[in-house]
Amino acid sequence: MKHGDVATALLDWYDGHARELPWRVSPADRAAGIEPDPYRVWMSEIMLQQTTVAAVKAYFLRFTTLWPTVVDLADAEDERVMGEWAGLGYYARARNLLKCARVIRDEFNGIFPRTRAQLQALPGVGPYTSAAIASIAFDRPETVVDGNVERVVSRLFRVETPLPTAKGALTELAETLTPQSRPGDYAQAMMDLGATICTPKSPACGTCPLTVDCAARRAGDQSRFPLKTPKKPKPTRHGHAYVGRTAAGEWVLEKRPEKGLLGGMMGWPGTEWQEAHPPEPPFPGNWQDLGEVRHTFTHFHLILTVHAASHVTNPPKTSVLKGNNAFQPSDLPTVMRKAFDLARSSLET
DNA sequence: TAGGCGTGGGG
DNA sequence: TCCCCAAGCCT
Repeated sequence: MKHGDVATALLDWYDGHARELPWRVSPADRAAGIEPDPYRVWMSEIMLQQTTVAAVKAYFLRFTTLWPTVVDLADAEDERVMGEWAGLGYYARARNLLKCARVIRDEFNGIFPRTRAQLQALPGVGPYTSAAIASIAFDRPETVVDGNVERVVSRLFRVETPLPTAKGALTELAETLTPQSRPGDYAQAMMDLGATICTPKSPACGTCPLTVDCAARRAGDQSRFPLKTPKKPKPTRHGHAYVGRTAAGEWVLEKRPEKGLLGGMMGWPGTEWQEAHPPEPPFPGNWQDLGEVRHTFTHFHLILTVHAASHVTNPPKTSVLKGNNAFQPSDLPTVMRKAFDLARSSLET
């Protein structure tokens, strides 16, 4: 295989098939000299970590409208940003987003650094994201390796080693393909190819610009790749949540600890999520058992029994009481919003 | 280094 | 219904 031909074929394909995305400068615009805004590239890459394009679009537009520059974001209040992130998942990303914005403001004069090493030193920016920003925003010849690239390269070279062991080898193979010309467009082309043609199941090899280069396609077993080591089964945990209001109509919430699951987000008081489930209400009230909510996290299934009370007394001092005006269900992580949705009919006035 | 860390959509 | 997974990072 002539590696230079792969990059050329992929870039030619990208010029005619690039997806239009809110954070993207099209290949035509880039050829005309328009450069991407590093802030928007960074924002999109953080949001896209382990998250689908469809889910990210609305959040990206909302964030960049509310905070058009990195300094605007750095000046925002933590709770406001966490509330806007609610529903997108992986909340450590939002905490690191704010940390990073403040580093850029305070240590870099509001200007994103351009080298991969400097970028990777920023909070929430790892090997993939640093390469993505360096290549896409600054057109530096860095090699991005995400799930798409792993799949494309493992098929091109028919790599028999399973992931995650194969990560290093796949990275080296990917580096041999990265061109010196148009590396930013090339990185985005690889990910578009993986997202639209070289998909996990039934890839569209008939319309792929790299078919003649693809070893797996030649062998006819492209759907076997990438190989993956089997995953461990997810345990099921149980818990109880208590959606209560005071006589004055205030919702009794709590702010979760900064670290760990749903860190820094608002939620309902309740038990630990474990095997044991002795349902002792955290404070007095006319509690009613409303049934179950089911939710699956990355590493466990949760069955949450939801209780509601319209008149609670003596909520703990650590509670956060919010009147109807201040309480926004959209600020809650999804599992907490599910509990609210189950309780709302019996609690709204 | 392997496990923790969300969510919603598709097959 | 269930499993897979989607532009990973941190510890």
